[in-house]
Amino acid sequence: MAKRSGVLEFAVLGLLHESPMHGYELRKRLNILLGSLRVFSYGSLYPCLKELVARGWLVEDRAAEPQHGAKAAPALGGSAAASRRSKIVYRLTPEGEERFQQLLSDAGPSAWEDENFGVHFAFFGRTDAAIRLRILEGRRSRLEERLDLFRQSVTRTRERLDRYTLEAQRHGLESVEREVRWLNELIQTEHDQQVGPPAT
Amino acid sequence: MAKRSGVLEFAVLGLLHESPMHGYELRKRLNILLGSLRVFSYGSLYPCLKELVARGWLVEDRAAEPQHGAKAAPALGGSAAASRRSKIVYRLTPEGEERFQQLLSDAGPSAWEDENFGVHFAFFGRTDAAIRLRILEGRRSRLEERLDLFRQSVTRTRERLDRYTLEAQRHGLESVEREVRWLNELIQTEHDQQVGPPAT
DNA sequence: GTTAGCATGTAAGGAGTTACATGATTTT
DNA sequence: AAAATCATGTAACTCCTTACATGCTAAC
Repeated sequence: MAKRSGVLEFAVLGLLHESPMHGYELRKRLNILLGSLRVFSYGSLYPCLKELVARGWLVEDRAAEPQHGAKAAPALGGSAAASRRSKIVYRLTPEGEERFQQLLSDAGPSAWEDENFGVHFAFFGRTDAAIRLRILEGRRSRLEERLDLFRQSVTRTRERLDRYTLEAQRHGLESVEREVRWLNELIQTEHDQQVGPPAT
Repeated sequence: MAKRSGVLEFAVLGLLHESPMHGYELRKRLNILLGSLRVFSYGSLYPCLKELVARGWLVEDRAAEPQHGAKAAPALGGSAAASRRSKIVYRLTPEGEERFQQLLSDAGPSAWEDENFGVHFAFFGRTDAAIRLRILEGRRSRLEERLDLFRQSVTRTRERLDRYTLEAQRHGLESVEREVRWLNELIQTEHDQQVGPPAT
């Protein structure tokens, strides 16, 4: 039964919201979408798909037609080369669509945690502007809290800690600072767009 | 039973290798050591400690003495303020020490995977120079592979992909490139030290 | 005398991975 | 006809989290 909430579910709904797909292809697109943030194996994808079907958010199209002589359209691997064999194509139901919209509109704390921020961001193109802003700002505060904690612990523990531990901390700190600057730029851009993009 | 291998075990052994400690303090030091890479809860720490004891790598010192009027040495929270109450102090056995050395000398692929690299690096101060170099170089190749895959998928999928997906990919790519540069510096430093630190 | 922080634990479960098992189709 | 790659799946297991339960002690 396993809840299967979280990243994988969201990402699957989002990709199928673009267009129906079968599992194998879905996995590849998933790993492009989340670019190295996360790599999912089939062992988690297929059970997840089954459960999303069980919940009524997806339906399976078992295209059982081109089984014997289906060399008709090799179609050079482009975007619409989908009809090759009896594979299971999944697509969103209206309930699935609704669920995806609901996930998109979630601007609660979980949306800016490490595990989830990436997926939410990946679907910002389909996210309401106000929600986008809240998530970006939430993420920024989250990182700033982390910076504070970090600096506290540095001033408290200094002295000991060898070269490498210090180096790791320095690099970690800079990574977080860098992400904060990135978020600042994104937030600025969002504001600029709210005021109005180059009219006239 | 649960194997409890991996990061937590390694980090616990390493910290207790420095000095004996009880669980609560261990967790704090753990979260400083791994600085935001990872936060462990008590729900994983205590069971882990128990299992390390069961394997003979740790022993518990149940200091059952200062129970009633032990206000003797408040000792201003410094490094040696350890004797407050009947808490369980864990320390490494010779077998635990051996196990830690074994983990330190592991320069196999798992040492440079995302999950493990951080801990290995944190203990570089007690790691053999040759091992350090192999791990750093392994990590760098790992990241370079990732960059290649990434660039391939970019040239293959271009066109579609909205602003935000592209932005996420760009930021991700830059993060990885930045880590590669960091590794290059570290590797350079290691080489310089092998040749000989500022003698005279 | 009550909150806040120190300190230790357990049960249930979530979110995945690994390794395995299978078979169709395309490429060489 | 062999090898590669596409495609789908399952069982067992890992490693960790959440929520709960408990009690001590220091500070206000």
